[in-house]
Amino acid sequence: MATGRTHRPATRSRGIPEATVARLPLYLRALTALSERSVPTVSSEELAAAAGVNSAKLRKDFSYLGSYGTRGVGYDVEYLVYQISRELGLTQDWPVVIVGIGNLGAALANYGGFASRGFRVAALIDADPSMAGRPVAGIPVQHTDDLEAIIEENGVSIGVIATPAGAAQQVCDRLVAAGVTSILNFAPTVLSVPDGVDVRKVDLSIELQILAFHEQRKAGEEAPGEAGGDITPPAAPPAAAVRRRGEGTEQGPDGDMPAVMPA
Amino acid sequence: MATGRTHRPATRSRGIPEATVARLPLYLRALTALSERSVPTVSSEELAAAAGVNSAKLRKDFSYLGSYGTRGVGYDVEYLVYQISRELGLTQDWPVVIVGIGNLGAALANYGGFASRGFRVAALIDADPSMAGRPVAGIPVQHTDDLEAIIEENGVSIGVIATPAGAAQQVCDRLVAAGVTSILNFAPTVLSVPDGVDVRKVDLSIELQILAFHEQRKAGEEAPGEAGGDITPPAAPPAAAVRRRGEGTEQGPDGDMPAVMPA
DNA sequence: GTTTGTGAAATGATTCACAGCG
DNA sequence: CGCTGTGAATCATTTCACAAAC
Repeated sequence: MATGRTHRPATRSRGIPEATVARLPLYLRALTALSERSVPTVSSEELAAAAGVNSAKLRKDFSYLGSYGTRGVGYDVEYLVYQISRELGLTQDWPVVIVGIGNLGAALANYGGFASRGFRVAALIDADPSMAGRPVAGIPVQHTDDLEAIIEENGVSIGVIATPAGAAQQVCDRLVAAGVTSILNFAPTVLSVPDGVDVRKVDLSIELQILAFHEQRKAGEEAPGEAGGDITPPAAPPAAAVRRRGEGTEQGPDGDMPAVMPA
Repeated sequence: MATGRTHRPATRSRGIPEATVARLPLYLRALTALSERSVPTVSSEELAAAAGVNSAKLRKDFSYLGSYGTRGVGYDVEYLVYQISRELGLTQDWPVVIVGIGNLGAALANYGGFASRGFRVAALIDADPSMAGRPVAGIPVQHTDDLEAIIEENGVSIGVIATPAGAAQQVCDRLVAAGVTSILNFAPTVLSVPDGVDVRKVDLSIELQILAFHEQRKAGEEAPGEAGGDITPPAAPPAAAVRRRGEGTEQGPDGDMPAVMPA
């Protein structure tokens, strides 16, 4: 998932699969809810349902962490909350900075889900001098000029980039130079970072595009909600003819694909 | 990635792998940038670099769409933009509604990346009556009471949920009942939906947690930035002893894991 | 010569199914 | 009994490496 470099099996790694790591927060959320309702134990079946996965996967995931369940009974909720939190590093306090306090940055600053896990918004940073000092979510915005000092003073190793795309790489470079080694990128750009720095990206429009793909499939080939497509004009094909894979055998049912674009 | 149900190979499917679909928007973004700079062709190598993947993967991905390149030359940028857009369904106009106009909802409404692809924010909906009529991103907010009518009038099939967690399932149910078949969920809850409805989720705190996991690994076992962990008290272990997988052979270097929790 | 397109191999993730433990 | 933990089987994805096309 890291954007730029190779990314060894999992940063040195004792070997928890990435796919499992990505689900641990899900389990943790479900467990926290159970914990609040004072439920003492859960079966893999129940917990899996609450987390939206199937129970075999959940059990296999937990097996990478160790044997924390009791056969015939299930898992001790409190204990598992602790184990997963520890595995994810949430028993520590992680100061984060958010750079770019526009709509999205402000939303992030206000987002309750951070504080409730081990994250603390240590600073908000924006390039606009007129924002400096203005409080957002109770935290005064600071100017980009002080970025390096802020990182250092607060011992920040995780940075969130919520700037426009154009500024993202530059901000990223400064964060990295100042010592940040994990970046959550909301700007729609590919960031390049040196080895050892992790980048995860959240791209709102990408998620919608994936939905649109599936939506289109569902709809067969009818118009979705509004006027049919006249958006991009077909564009000239290259010299070569356009083929399709899979000769005569086993082809999809719907006869879409107009074979060759009209020049 | 859909949250609730089984999800056949890929909704009826002519067979583009999910992993490939998830990368198409990335390629599209890179191609759009090239197009704006009037670059006529790209090699798989160049495009892969711009999209942050490796070239073998990119070529394999494109091979699922058809043969759109020219050997010895590369890909025609405009043509490929069109083909990918079409494959993703972006040559159509997709009206979307955003429900929950808090900080995040407002950020989404203002997000430029939607309109530039085939998405159009058809309506903003919020449960707070005092927001009704107030324009956000130039679009007047409407009240939840009218949700069904709005969906129907606009032929909306994609909904974005940006409400608090507690309201999400209820909003989801109403969206689905009104005809929405794709949902992008920003609320930190597992939504359950009937078969045939796709859900994708974006959870800001989950991404941070995954970063924290890797960050912890990098740091060895030193304190990260601030005070060390005294957050969750260890919690009682269940009856059983705690094992670890992998007997004597091949074990990770760092001797963490205090074997058994102090009761 | 260059660069695509793709079988085949390698790796990774999920699911099955059941032995073993409480 | 019920439920976990996990090898083995299956399925998906990535990578390799090279023949075919320009």
